[in-house]
Amino acid sequence: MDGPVLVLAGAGTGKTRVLTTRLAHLLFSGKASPHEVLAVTFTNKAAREMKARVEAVLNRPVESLWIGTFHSVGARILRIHAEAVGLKSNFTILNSDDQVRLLKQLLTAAGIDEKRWPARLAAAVINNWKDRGLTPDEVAKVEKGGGGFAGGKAPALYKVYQERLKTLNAADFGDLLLHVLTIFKTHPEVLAQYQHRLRYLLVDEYQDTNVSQYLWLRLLAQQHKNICCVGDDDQSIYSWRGAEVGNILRFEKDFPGAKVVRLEQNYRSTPNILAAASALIDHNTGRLGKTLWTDKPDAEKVQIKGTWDGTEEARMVCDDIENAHRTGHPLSEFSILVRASFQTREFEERLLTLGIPYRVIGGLRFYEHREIRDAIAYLRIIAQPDDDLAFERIVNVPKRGLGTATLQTLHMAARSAGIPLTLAAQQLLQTDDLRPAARTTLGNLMSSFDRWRGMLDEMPHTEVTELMLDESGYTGMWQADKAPDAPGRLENLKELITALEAFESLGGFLEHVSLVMDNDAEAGDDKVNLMTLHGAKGLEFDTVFLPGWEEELFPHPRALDEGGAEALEEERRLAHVALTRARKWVTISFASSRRVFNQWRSALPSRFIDELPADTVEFSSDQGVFPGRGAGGGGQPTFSRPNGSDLEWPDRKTQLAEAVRRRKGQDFVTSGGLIIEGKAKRVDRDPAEGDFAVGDRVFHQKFGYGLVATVDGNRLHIAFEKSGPKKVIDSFVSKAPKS
DNA sequence: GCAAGAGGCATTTTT
DNA sequence: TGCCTCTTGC
Repeated sequence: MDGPVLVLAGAGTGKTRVLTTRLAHLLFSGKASPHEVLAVTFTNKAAREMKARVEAVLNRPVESLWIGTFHSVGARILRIHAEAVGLKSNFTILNSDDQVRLLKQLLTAAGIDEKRWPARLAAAVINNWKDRGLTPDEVAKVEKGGGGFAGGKAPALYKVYQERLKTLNAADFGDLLLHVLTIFKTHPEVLAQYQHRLRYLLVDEYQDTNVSQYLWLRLLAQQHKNICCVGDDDQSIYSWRGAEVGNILRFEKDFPGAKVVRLEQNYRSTPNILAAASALIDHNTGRLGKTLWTDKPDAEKVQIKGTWDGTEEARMVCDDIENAHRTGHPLSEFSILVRASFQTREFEERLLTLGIPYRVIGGLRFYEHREIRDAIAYLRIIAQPDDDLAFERIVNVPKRGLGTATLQTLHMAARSAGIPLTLAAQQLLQTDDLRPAARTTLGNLMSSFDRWRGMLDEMPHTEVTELMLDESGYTGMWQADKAPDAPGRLENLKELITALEAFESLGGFLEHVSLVMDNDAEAGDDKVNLMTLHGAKGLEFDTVFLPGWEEELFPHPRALDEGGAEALEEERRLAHVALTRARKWVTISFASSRRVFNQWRSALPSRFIDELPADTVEFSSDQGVFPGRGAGGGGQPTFSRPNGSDLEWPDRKTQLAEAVRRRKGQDFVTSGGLIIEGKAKRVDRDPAEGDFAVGDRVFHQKFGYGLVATVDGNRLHIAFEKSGPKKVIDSFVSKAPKS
């Protein structure tokens, strides 16, 4: 059990079991007591599960055991030593939304054009530095060009941002790690204390740790060197968030004498699924290399289905689910995994129509509803008066006449004195800089805050919350609202109170809200699971549907633009993760045209489909999807491959080449006009729109406005006003008003 | 100060 | 399509 260990565990090889068993054994054998062990996981859910499993094995609760995400553990340590980095221990944890809003203010203050350099991007740049463990000072040393943001202003912005966070007594996600790292570096005695205490470290999903997490672990493990990391380089899918596969690759170097264990027997999937997944990932270079095997009996092949469009695809998937459900398969054993979250919509619509219950994991989360965030802002204010972002959010919600003018005065006062808004408000109230009406209202609000804050000592926090929401007029605001969703919001507020009950203190609750964003309250219900591929990590289902395997969607063009060949490999790992989620059945699908932003665009099957071995898959497709040469619907589906030969739809190579060319031309959004030649099907335009006639004025997403010159079936000759005459398939234009 | 309407814009993945 | 921001008119 002692010494550094790296467990390379392929998908479905039972890596969680390894960790829990090891953990349980450590405790059971008495090698370590619960508080001497730290187990870090990637998600809160994984942490909860691991804890539950350990408790089940030991048959007793283990309260003092440290299991959590890097962020929650970081938060815990940081609360204890907050002063060391200039924070108070009740600091607020900002979510990415708060972060962006704050940066927006700073950008405006710095005179940086927010249109050109969006706050979102600034946040990404800063987060990236934090992921790499770089403080503002270190960034100044490392980044000569300043990261290219706003002509090199990013490092300065980063510095200002950090100072601002300090004033606000707040920390963002990155800080939870970075600050702790700083404390470890600057306060050796603190580090020593943790090094000494934590005799065993266990790390899950090691392939997804970023530099700052890595540095963290390395520091903590120095004393006892009992670190056990479990990971799979083939499942590294978070490089965009700063994860470094390199961490796993250099483990042996960092921890001399490390034992490396490979787990290669897969207990989850059927041989076909496994073979498909393995062949796919084999296209990647620079792997540590594992050969997954299974002794499960052979079963059905991986289904690959082509459909005409996204709607059809959703129908196919959901109908399949409905049928299988009728034959006794529980809904919770189905999952639909998509590349990007917006893709869930079509499936949701279809499932709603069929009346099949579903849940979107990682979708719109409870704590992201407006009314919940408002309510939480109130709570944040009374928990931590310096929280300007919370203050701004609700200072005029419900409307109480404190508009932009008042707020501006407040801001100026706060900024010139370098103090939080609430403090500035107190001071302003002593002057007559504010209009009398505003002054009274603001004064009332401020004393209300004080009053509610005082109540926290006298009554349960749930009651304070209820009282506060009533007295502030917040509940009343929604009661008076006649919008159809208002009752639902009131319901949510009630649910919030219920959620609060589970916590001892307001502070504990707020911590939970900021760190535990997942909602699996209803995880037990029998529902179809809908989520992104990233969200599916660590999960498994009997049946997995993988829609949208198309070029321009998966692999995702954005990823390729940013990361090139490496990103393609990461996309491929994502595909590998996707396939290996399934125990028994996988259906991959693609649509030949898809509506994106209300605009039709045709698509090609993903290159990843090409990479699946022919003998592990089975094709079928709608009539006319990828027909033979030429438009007009003449060909027959070449997509079914009766004898399992290699894929050979006509011009596949040219089509792919074309797709690549288009991408290089930075042209992909308006791909419409270019590759429609091979496409026969008319996309369903609004039937009421009718057919086009000569002389109609039409609009094309790429070519602009034009007049129809001739009509030949679905092919139109159009004289475009800007782009000249062109031949276009009618589905790519819409009728436009006469000029 | 506020509400409604118009216009512009974007959409990868998340602790 | 739907969200967010800006403008306009009261």
